[in-house]
Amino acid sequence: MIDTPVGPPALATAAIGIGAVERELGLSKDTLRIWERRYSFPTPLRDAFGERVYAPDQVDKLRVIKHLMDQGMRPGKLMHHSLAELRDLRQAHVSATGQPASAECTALVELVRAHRIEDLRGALGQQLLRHGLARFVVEIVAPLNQAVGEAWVSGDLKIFEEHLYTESIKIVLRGAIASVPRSRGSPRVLLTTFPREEHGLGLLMAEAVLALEGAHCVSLGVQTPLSDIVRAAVSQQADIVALSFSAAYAPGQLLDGLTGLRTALPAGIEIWAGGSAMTQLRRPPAQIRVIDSLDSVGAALAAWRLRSAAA
Amino acid sequence: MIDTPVGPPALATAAIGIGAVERELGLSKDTLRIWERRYSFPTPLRDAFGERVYAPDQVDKLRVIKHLMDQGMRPGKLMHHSLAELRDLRQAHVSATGQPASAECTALVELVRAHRIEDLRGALGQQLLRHGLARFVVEIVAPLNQAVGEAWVSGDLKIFEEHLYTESIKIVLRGAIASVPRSRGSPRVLLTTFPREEHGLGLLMAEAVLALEGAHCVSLGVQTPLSDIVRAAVSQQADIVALSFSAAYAPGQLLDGLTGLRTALPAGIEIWAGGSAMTQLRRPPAQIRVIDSLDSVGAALAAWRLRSAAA
DNA sequence: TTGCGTTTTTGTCTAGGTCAATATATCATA
DNA sequence: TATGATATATTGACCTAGACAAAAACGCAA
Repeated sequence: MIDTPVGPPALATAAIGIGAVERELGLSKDTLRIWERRYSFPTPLRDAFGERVYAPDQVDKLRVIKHLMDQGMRPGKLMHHSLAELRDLRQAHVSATGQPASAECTALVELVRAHRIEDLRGALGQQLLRHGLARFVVEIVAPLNQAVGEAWVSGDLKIFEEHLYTESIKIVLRGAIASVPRSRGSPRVLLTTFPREEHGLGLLMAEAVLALEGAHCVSLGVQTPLSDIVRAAVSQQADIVALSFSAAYAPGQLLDGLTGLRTALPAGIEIWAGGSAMTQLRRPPAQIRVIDSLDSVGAALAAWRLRSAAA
Repeated sequence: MIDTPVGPPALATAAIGIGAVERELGLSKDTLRIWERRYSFPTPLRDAFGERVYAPDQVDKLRVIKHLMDQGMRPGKLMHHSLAELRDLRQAHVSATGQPASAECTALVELVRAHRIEDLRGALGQQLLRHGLARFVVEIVAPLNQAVGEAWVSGDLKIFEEHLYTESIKIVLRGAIASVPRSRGSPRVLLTTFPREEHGLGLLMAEAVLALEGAHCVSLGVQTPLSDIVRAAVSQQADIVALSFSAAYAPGQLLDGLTGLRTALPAGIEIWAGGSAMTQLRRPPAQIRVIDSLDSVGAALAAWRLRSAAA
C-alpha cells in the first residue's frame, strides 16, 4: 500500500490574515503592524481589500522569532536574520544552556514523532513505575518537555504531535496523582496560573511532586484572575499559593501580578512561583519563593514545615 | 472565630485598562472603542495619560452584555439597558429556553457555593455510581454546567468557584474514562477544539460518552490549528473528527473553520460538531454532523456503524 | 561587582476612517 | 400562510499614523 501524500495543501500553504497570525502566534495586531513599520519585517502581501496577508514562510519565521524572544532575546536583533540564521542562533542557545537529552528522552521523542501514542503511553507508564513518581517527573517529564518544545520550534514536530504528547503526559500524571493517597495533611497548597497563561502541564507536575510529599493540593486549573486567586486561597484556607509561568509569559505582567497578589493576599499565605519564566527573572520580587526546579520542591516543603512548627 | 472580611479591595475595586478588559471578557480593543463611539457605552474614565480606564461596574455590565450576545442577542439592543434590566432579560431568556434545574443539580450547586469541594467530589462520584457514566454525563453534568454558567453571569458565583467546580468535574470524568476498558474498537474518534476555544469540558463529556459506547478516542486537548487537525486525523487514521464549541465561539469563525476543515479533510473522515454554539446556528454547513445533545451520540455512533458495515 | 542616571528599544494605546459580512425588515410569490 | 428574494441596518475587523511609558541596555562612578 502506497502512502499517499494527504497533506492539506489548501491550508498548509494558504496565506493568512493578521487576526489569524495573532491567534496562532500570540503576537498582537499592534505588534505585527509596528514591526512592519520599524523593521520592515514581516512584509505581508495585500489582498484585494488592502488587508495584510502573511505568507506561510513568514509565519514560520515569526514563530521562531517569538520563540527566541521568549528565551529573552530582543526583536530588533532578530528581525533581519534569515530563517536559517535564526535556527542556528537557537541551536547555539540550546547547546549553551541546556544539557544534552538522555537516551530515554530521545527514545520517547521518537515515539511522538512516529505518532505511536499507545506505545508512548505505555513507555511513560513503564518509566513511571521504574523511577517512581518524583524522579519520573524530574528526570523524565521535565527534560522531555524541553526536548519536545525544542523540536517543535525547529519544525521537527508539528503542533498536533505536541498536543498528542501533552495529552499523554497529562493522562499519566493525572492517573499517578489520583493514586496518591489523598492526604488531609499540611500544608494546604492552592495551584493555578495567572490569566493569559494557559499551559497547565507545569502545574500538574508540581501537583504530582507536592502531593507525593504529603501536601494537600487543590488545583484551580489555569487562568485564574488575581482577585479570585485571593478569594480561593482564603476560602480554601491555603497555606501556599503555587503558580506556574511558562517561558512565553510577559515579564512585566508577571512582576506586576506577583507583587499585586502579594499585597492582596494575607501575609500568612506564602506564594511559590515556578516555571521557565521565573528562572529568567533578573530580580525576583520580595516575599515570593522562587522554585527554580521541581527538585527543590521537597526541600522547600520541609523548610515550610519547620517554619510552621516553630511558629 | 469571626469571619473577617478579607476581600482584596485593591484588586476587586480597581479600575482596569482596555487591554485587561480584552483579556478578561474577550471583547477586542477595537470593539470596545467602537461601542463607545456608537452607543456611548461603555464610558471609561481616563487616567493621567488619557488612556481608558474601566470602572468595575461597567466591566460587570459588559460581562452580562457579552453573555447575552453569546446567546444570540445583538449589542445595539442591549447597550442602553441598565445592569438590572439586563439581568431581567437574561432571566426571561433562561426561563423561556432552559428547563428548570433538578433537585440534585441545585444541591450540587449549593456545594460549589459553599466551597465544599471535597464533598462536591464525593457527591459527584456518588451520582456517577448511581446513574452510570452515560446518564451521569447527560443528566447531571450537562445541566450542572448550565446552572453554574448561569450562576456565574448573574454574579452568584465567582470565577474561582467556577474553576473549583470545573476541576472537580474534570477529575471525576477523567477517572471514569480511565476506568473504561480501552477498546481498540471502531470508530476511531479524534477529539479537539479549534484555536480560540479553550473550554475542554464539553470535549471530555463527549469522550466519556464515546468511550463508553466502545469508540476508540484520541483527544488532542483544546486549540488545535486546522491544518494540524487534518494531519492528526490522517496520522491517527481517524474515522471521525469530533469538535466542541462553547457558546462564546464566534459564529463566523465557526462556519469558516468547519467548511475549511471539511475541504481539507479526506472525504472518508466525518466531522461531528457539538456544543452550545452549534445549536444556535441557523444553517449548519453541509457535510457536517451536528450533535445537538450528548443524548444523541449513541444513536449517531450506531448509525455510523451501520453505514460503515454497509460500505 | 553593585548602584544609578541616560539613551534606546519596544509595545500598547490614541484617533478616526473604510468596508465586507451578517442580521433584520420588507415585499413578492407560490 | 409559508417561502424566498431584495433592500437596509448593524456590526466588528481591519486600515493609517502618531504619541508615549515601561523596560532593557549602556555608560560611568563608587
